[in-house]
Amino acid sequence: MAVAPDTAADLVYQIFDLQRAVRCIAAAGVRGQDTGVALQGVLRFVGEGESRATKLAERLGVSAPVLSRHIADLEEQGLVVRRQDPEDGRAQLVALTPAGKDKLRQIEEQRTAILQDYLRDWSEADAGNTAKTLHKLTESLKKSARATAAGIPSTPEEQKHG
Amino acid sequence: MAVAPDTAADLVYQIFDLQRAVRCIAAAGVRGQDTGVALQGVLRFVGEGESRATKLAERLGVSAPVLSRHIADLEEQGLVVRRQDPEDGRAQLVALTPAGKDKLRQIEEQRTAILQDYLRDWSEADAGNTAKTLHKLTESLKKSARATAAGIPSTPEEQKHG
DNA sequence: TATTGTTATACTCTATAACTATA
DNA sequence: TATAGTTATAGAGTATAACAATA
Repeated sequence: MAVAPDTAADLVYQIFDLQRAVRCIAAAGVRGQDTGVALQGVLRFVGEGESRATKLAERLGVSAPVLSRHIADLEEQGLVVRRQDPEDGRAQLVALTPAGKDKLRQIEEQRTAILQDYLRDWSEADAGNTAKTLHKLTESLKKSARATAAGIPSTPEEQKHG
Repeated sequence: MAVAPDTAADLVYQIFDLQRAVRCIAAAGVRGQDTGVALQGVLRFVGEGESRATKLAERLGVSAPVLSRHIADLEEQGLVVRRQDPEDGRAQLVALTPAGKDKLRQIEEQRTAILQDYLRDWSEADAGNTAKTLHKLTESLKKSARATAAGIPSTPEEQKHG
C-alpha cells in the first residue's frame, strides 16, 4: 500500500530539481521584458475567457492583493480590460484586449519553440507521457492541499482524534 | 521526429501548473520558520558533503552573491560552518554542523511524510515512475539550457549560419 | 455579516555592479 | 588577468492587515 518513504523522498527532490531548472530557463526568457512570469500566468488564465478576479486568483494560487496588482499592471500595459460584472456590483470581469491576445500568442509560441528545441531528441510519445504524468501529480497535490487547507483530517490517527 | 508544437505547449503548461501547486504547499510548510525554502535547498547540497561555495551556487542555479548571503544566514543559525580551502586561499569549504544535520533530517522527514500522505492512494510503481520521468525532463532541460548559455547553436538553421 | 477588490507595508528570493583578496 | 567571495542595491513575486463598497 502507498508509497515508500525513500521513493517519496526521491520524488520531493526530483520536483525541486525541476523547479530550479525551470526557474533558470524562465528567468532567462523574460530578461528585460515588461511582462514577467507572474503576469504571463495571469494572461494565460484570462485568455481562457473573461473571468472574475477572485476566480483568477484561486486558479493562480495567489492572494487577492497580488492579483489586483497584476491586473493593474496588465491594464497599464494595455493587455487586459476590466468591466463591472453586470450581475454583481462588487465584482469585476477581466478580459484580454487584442494586444493581450497577441502578447499571449507570442509568449506561447516562444515557449513552445524553446521547449521543442530543448527536447529535440525526445519522441512525441515521451513528451505526451511526461505531460500526463505531470498532470496527474499536480492534480493529486492540488486535491490533497485543498483538503488539508480545509482542515480535513487525512491520516487515520488524525481521524481518531477528530 | 521530435515533439509536436501542441504537445510541447501542453507540457509547458503542465510544468507551470506543477510549479504553482508546489509553491503553495512549500510556502505553507515554511510559514513562520527561519529556514525558508532557499536555505533548505542550500542545506540539501551542503549535506551531500563539504563543498565550495562556487560549486554550491552552480548546483543550486543561483548567483554567487545569493549563495554568499544564504551561507551567512545558515551560519548565523548555526547550521553550517565555513573554513578556508587548504588548497586555495580564495576559496571556502562549507559543511553542516551537527545542528545542520539534524535540521536537514527533520526537513526531509517532514516533506517525505507530507508527500506520502498527499499521494496515499498512489502505487509505489507510479511514484517511482513519476520520479524517473521528472528526472529525465530536468536533465534534458539542464543540458539544453547549459548548451544555450554557452552559445552552442542548436537548430540546423543556426548551425548553417555558424 | 460576508464577499469583492484595493492600498499600504513587509518579507523572500533573486540579480547586477563594485569591491577585496588570492591565484 | 582571472577566480572566489562579499557587500550594496534593486527588482520580482508574494503575503497579511486594514480599508471601501456592495451583497
